Amino acid sequence: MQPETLSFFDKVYDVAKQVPMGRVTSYGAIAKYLGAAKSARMVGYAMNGSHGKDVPAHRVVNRKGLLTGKHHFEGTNLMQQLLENEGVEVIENQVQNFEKVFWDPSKEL
DNA sequence: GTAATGACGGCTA
DNA sequence: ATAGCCGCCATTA
Repeated sequence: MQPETLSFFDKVYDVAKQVPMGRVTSYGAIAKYLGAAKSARMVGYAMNGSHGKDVPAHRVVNRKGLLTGKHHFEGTNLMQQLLENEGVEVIENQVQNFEKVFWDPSKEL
């Protein structure tokens, strides 16, 4: 795996790692922070490579606060389990108080 | 080399 | 306000 895309991926990982516990961010927020607001897909794709890294992908959800990527985790409710473990209330793959736990890198960072 | 997909988001009808 | 379509960048088939 050559670090060709590491530039883009690295940024995603960097932001994802900086996400505080009990907070969640959206792909679009990270993408926008990276300067690729229209490339939110890449952010999610980058998370694919985050598997096995120190990147809390479970803290990254879509703009609706829905755990769209929970299907990519090991278990069925592992992502939800992790979020609840951090204090994030999640019901039916839906983050409750999403705007409260929402962490915007462009503002907070 | 071309086509389709993907952990999304924004725009248009 | 709601629904549907298109676009982005990279990877894979």
